[in-house]
Amino acid sequence: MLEETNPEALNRQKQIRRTGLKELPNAKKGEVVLRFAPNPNGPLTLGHARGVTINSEYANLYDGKVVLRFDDTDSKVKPPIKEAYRWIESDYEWLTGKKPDVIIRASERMDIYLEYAEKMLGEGFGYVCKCSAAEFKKLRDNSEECSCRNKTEQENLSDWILMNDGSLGEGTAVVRVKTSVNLPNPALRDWPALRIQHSLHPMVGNKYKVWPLLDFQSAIEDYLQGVTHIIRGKDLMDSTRKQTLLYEHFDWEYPETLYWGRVKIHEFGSFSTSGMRKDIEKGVFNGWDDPRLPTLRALQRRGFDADAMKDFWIDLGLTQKDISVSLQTIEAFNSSVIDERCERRAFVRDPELLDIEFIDGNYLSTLSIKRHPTSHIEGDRIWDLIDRKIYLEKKDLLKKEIRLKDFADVEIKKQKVSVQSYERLDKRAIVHWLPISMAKKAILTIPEGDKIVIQEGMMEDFELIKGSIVQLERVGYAIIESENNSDIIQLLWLHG
RNA sequence: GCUCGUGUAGUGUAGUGGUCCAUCAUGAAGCCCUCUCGAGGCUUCGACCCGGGUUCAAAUCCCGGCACGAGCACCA
Repeated sequence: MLEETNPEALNRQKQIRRTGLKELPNAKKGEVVLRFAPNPNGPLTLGHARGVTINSEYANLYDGKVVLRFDDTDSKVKPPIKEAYRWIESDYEWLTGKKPDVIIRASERMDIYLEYAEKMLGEGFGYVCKCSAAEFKKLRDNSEECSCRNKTEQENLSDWILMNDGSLGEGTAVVRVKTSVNLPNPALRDWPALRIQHSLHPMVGNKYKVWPLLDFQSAIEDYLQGVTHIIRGKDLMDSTRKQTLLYEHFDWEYPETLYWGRVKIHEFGSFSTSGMRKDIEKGVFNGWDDPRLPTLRALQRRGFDADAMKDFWIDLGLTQKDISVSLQTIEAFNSSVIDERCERRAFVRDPELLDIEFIDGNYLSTLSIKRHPTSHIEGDRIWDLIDRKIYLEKKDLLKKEIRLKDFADVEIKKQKVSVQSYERLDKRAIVHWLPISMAKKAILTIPEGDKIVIQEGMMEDFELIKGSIVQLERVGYAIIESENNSDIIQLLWLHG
């Protein structure tokens, strides 16, 4: 049957799994311009990481450019932080491994936006509206025009001057884009483009009295930068529609637009920069790099690898579904990247000191153990056994016969362990341990939700280099935070 | 309420009319290997929101439900 109707269906290839990002619609190699536009009111979070990764990856794929644009046109509700510009640039660079192709700040391009606003008023597709927000909402919800809508260009332009010279106070006037009050979607009806803000801006002070809103500023700037593809959250779908109406007025062509849905990480919930800022100010967290926080700098500090993060976001891809993923998934990506370059070290929590007794009174004075079990890293760790005292984890003492990893089968008797064989003779449990001469006190800090859990123990004192990630055998990965010859080793937990 | 969007295993994701009793990752369970509870290898578990329709054939197209999410700020 099938042979008659559709013969080629019979020898079609099995569909293969697409890897990497989907093709960008209407994209020509070498001509793609993308943008990533954060508000500089804090450093980048895991949520931003998606935008950074997807945009820069598409730029790579199409030999395109990424514009990093600081959307800092609100100094009141989400005031910019002066340092955040720098933070974001460095977070971006950490994650992508390179600088953005273009960096601009909306606040330094204000003259341009105001010029376009004036043009809009002069050409009659915008107007200065003096209704209160509440009044306008009421009119808009009933598809009614407000009386400001039919002012002449001259009247609008003179009101515009009053807005700009500071004669009109905050909240008394707003510039609207004329669309139509009959649009089915109320959000699009004569939407506000610029409003008055007299508050001080951290970068340009009180130079401007009128500031554009996101939809206006972003629309103008995307045009000016020649942005060909906008990739944004789907919560901004109405922005696309508003901006498209503005582009029609200016007779410009709107970029291709793609959307992603909302991402939550089980362990963190959603990412609110302003929320974190408050908590840091209140002292709930110690700073933007507090290991409990989902900021990129906190993740970087803990030892997450930028390439692993990138792999993770590309694997999630670009879908409009709202998703909630587990940190475990990111950790799995991270482990696969870092494992082969992490040396092993012993860390004995809840340590118990015991005497060790060798066979026939003979004893070994040193022991060589691989830095990495599959020799991704050459060389050995040398352990000194001369003192004949070792640390074991209390819970491992419950078993009576265990094997000290990389050393010997032993029997546990009260405060003593005695070697039965250096060869491995049976399948007894293998535990990690530490000779006293190699042990240094260590504190492992584990972020757990909103809390910090501290575990004390004895750490293998062998080439502990600040900033390096080690795998604590039978425990998990951690980063060394203390200086190289500290008396107490500070470890920060990464993951299992 | 209005407007918009999304529904594939526990969690993500591939797949846009046939070879799909549906891909891959992660997860869980188990096994092998390894002197780590790590790495590697293998096995198993587990999904097309529901109901109609179109068609020889539907995860895929159409209609209707339902569920979830977002926008309806002089925030971004």
